[in-house]
Amino acid sequence: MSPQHRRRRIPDATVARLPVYLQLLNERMAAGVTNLSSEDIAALAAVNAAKVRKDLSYIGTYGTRGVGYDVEYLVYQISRELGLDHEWSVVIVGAGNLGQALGGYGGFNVRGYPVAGMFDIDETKVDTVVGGVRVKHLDDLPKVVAQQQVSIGVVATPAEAAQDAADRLVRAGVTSILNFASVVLSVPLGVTVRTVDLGVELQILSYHEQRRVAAATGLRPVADEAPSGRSA
Amino acid sequence: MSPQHRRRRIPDATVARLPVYLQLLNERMAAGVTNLSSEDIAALAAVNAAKVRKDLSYIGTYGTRGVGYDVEYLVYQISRELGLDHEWSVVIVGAGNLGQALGGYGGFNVRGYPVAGMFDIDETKVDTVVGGVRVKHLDDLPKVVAQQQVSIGVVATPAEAAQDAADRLVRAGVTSILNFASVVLSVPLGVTVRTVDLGVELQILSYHEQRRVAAATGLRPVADEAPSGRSA
DNA sequence: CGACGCTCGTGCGCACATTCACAAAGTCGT
DNA sequence: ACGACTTTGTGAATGTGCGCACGAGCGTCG
Ligand SMILES: NC(=O)c1ccc[n+]([C@@H]2O[C@H](COP(=O)([O-])OP(=O)(O)OC[C@H]3O[C@@H](n4cnc5c(N)ncnc54)[C@H](O)[C@@H]3O)[C@@H](O)[C@H]2O)c1
Ligand SMILES: NC(=O)c1ccc[n+]([C@@H]2O[C@H](COP(=O)([O-])OP(=O)(O)OC[C@H]3O[C@@H](n4cnc5c(N)ncnc54)[C@H](O)[C@@H]3O)[C@@H](O)[C@H]2O)c1
Repeated sequence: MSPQHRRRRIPDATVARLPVYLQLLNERMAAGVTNLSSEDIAALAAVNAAKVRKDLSYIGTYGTRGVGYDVEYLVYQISRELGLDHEWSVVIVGAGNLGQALGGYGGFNVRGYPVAGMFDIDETKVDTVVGGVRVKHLDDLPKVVAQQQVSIGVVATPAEAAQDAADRLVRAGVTSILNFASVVLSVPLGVTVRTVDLGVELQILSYHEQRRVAAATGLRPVADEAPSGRSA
Repeated sequence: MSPQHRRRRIPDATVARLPVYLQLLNERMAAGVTNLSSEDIAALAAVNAAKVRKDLSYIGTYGTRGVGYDVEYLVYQISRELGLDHEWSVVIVGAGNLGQALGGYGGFNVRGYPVAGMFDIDETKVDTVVGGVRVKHLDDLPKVVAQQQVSIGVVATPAEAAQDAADRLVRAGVTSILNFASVVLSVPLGVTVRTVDLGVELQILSYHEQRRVAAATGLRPVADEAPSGRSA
């Protein structure tokens, strides 16, 4: 493909860690810390220091040898790289149990993802107010997405309705979807989907629990550790 | 019980996909399907067919050449491998916005993770009933964990309290933690932590959105697609 | 009952990710 | 101004995961 000036592509694994660094840098900054070494950051993020340096090197060389990284500047650079220099409006589809928790969750606004609208098909849910946002009928989705320039949609419907919800979001113009339903969504190329499935998470945990039990039962001298989540 | 089957270590990437296969196999089984090829499963899971076969090969050779996989048998085998042949009680720490949504969520019981207790420090939350479970004071955590053989804990407290909650869970004997707070938890070796951070997910999405915008602006000849979540 | 077609299981090479290890580049004290 | 010390940035080594491609086995049909 295009050889040279192709914008340094940041590896997926790194993209997934940058928000974690950002979070903890913000936290330290709030605590008055102005400088941190890769070693410090690594300790806080429970990862290898070399990994931290390599990750940060993808977005530029903002460290100072012998000193470390200026926290404020680094926060700025990571934020910019993640596209946090402006707000991204989101819409939430499904105003049930989870949808209401999400709508009432302050974190969206704080982090720069204002909730532009919540949608449901259940008439009893429509026009209720959740977290200061009035629930609208799903049919109003296209209008809101267009008017408010929404590019991120959250799917919080039952699994059976999730694909329909995703289809509507895509049709309305949304190009990123955060899906909480236990289904694999099918979307056209060019649309990014991330699924957060509680059941999957629990099953991954119970897999490890099960191994642990098997090991303890003395069947095998298993000794490995630190799987997918973080340990320390 | 555990078969004499020499238990190889299953790659993390595979462990993370098995629950997805399981979910969709259950769904197809409910629809009356008795047999599926790796190609079929791959289409449903939006992954490569060879990957499906390799994943399944880690848990045994349960397919039939020329035919495919018997859905029911495969469901049984995956379930066994994930430790779903018995129930895993969970406790939820933090009965706020999210904790209540989780407590009221039927999915826990359905999937074999009965909620053995919900805990909070806020006296106004204690003794309220969420999803049929009475919220108890955090001080009662050790007793419940011990009595009900709980090995999985869910952290749904504010970020500031999450480390404390994790410490208490670990001290009580919990060895797997599902963390919803935006912090990197520090736990002793031998304890598995998985963090689900809404902010991280949104930031990963906005990173991709941002690239997309940059690409559209014609500044860079970016052409790649299908990042970390699933597309199709 | 043998040939054929289908699909599994897996060896192999490639790409991506992680970690090590060290020169380069800075700071700090004298 | 210089040497001792610290910490970055990155090549190279190692580890992990992915997907092609193909042999092996099973079922079917003539
Ligand atoms: N509640 C939780 O704590 C929790 C946790 C993890 C995952 N989830 C998942 O999140 C999803 C929602 O869970 P919930 O507990 O909020 O369920 P819920 O039944 O309480 O809410 C679902 C809402 O979606 C609405 N809905 C149904 N079909 C729709 C459609 N086609 N378009 C728009 N809205 C529609 C319903 O009217 C309802 O208000 C489920 O897939 C569930 O598995 C929930
Ligand atoms: N609400 C959401 O939709 C949502 C979504 C994603 C992530 N989260 C995260 O989940 C966590 C909880 O969010 P929330 O909206 O439920 O907050 P919340 O404030 O509604 O609830 C927090 C609860 O934790 C309790 N608590 C505080 N300190 C505690 C302690 N030391 N031990 C036990 N309980 C304690 C509080 O009394 C309160 O009931 C936060 O970290 C948040 O970032 C929430």
